[in-house]
Amino acid sequence: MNRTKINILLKAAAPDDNVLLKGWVRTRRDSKDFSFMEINDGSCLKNIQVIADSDLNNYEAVKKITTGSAVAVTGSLIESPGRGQKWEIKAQNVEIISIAPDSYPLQKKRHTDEFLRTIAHLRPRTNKYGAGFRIRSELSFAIHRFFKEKGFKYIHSPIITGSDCEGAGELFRVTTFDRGVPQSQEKQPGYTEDFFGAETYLTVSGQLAAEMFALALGDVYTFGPTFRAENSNTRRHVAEFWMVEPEMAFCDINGNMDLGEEMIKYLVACLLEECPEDIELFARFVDKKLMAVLDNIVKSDFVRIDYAEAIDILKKTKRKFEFPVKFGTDLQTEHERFLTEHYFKKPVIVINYPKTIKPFYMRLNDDDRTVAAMDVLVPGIGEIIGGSQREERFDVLQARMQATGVDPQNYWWYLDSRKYGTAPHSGFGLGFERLLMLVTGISNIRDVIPFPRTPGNIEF
RNA sequence: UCCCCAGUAGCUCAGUCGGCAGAGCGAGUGGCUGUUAACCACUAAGUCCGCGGUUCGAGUCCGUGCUGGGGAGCCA
Repeated sequence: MNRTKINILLKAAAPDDNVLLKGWVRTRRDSKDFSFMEINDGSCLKNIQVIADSDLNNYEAVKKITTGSAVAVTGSLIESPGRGQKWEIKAQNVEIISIAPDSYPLQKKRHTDEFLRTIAHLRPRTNKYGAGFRIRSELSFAIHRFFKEKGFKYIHSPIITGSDCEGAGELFRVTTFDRGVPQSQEKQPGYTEDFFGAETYLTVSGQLAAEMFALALGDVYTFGPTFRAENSNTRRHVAEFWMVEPEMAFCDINGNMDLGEEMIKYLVACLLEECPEDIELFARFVDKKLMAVLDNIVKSDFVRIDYAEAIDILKKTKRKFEFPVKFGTDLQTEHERFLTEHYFKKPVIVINYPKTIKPFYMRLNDDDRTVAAMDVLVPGIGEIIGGSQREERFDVLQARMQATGVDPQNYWWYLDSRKYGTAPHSGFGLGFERLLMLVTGISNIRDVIPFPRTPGNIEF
């Protein structure tokens, strides 16, 4: 007999006198002539209650089953006479697969996130983290579904790279040398003797690769791991995270904003539809305002304003900011959050930033002082999407590279795309973990990634 | 990297003015019970984060290091 997963059992329409379930014991309570066991197999948030009668031939062993133990139960799915659940299992046989010793760290009570981080290998067995990682899985598939429905092609951009892409953040070096790159007498790095014969890093973005493929396949996206060696220590940063990066040919900044807004709404609506129980756990125990936030995202139109307008709003408000507001400086976290959380109280897309604070590949506007950049800001998180229309004009791009200290020779292949059949195109990057934080209300990014990598932390 | 806060039983925490190390939960044992993070009783469980200092005496005060959290910067 094949095992039936608990999410299927709990959705049963009728009793079934012959089922097999396998899972882990969340709690066990003894009664006079039988024992109650709550079993969870990870297929859904809910446990199923098993009644183990004292006439089971191994009842003495069953009474020693502990929290965390693995069991296989054959029996009947019957309507529960007790309150609190519709269905339960009357066991005919309880096979004890393994007993968890009393050192099992997960107790039948709430633990702090900080403690659970120290047992990251066990935390998916808790309700909250199980729900979080089921949502992570659903959200991944929803992203692929969204792009597939819109006719995008999925591109696997390289993880090992020879270019530092947009010069975003510190890079992790990749080498086969035992102790890093050897230095010769003249202090010249010996990269030529290394595996690739050149300096090599872990990627910080798949954007440049995606651009090349957008100019061939039309609409494409990447969805994969990226790496930053920044010594960032905040609840919003990790060294290894996943990014979604769509790139569209023949698309300007407006089409880019449309896609970003449509995508976020689609993904939130999907989760509300497909993971209502898991989302509800977060709405009840993690963030009381979660449902209102998600509802707001799905129903309201995102505000679209110019960077210059944003600066005006920030200057006019009575609110005091730690950092001064003036045209030409980037918006600080406090500014972004003021705009989206207090002023507009919904997602905001800010466009047309000064060129001086944005990278070379963003398209120069006609005013010659701003670029067609866009940031999507959401309540609670701040910036969740950063993107732009790309500079498709060869001469302008080359000039912008030189102006920002990027050597065009290192990007000859990127410039080639502007030489041969160049066309307007746009794209953006969305931090997958930040999106997860938004939809779950989880406030620390380390809690939405299975084994988070942060400075000084690589235990698991 | 900078600023602020914290570190006491397996977990969550209290510990007053510097004077015998505590509670709840969890665990173990026993009892009771169609129970719902059950309930009742008993038992075990401590490098008070490390190092140094002040003091007759330090969980408590001082210095320093480490770890964790929050905020900032960098960014997604």
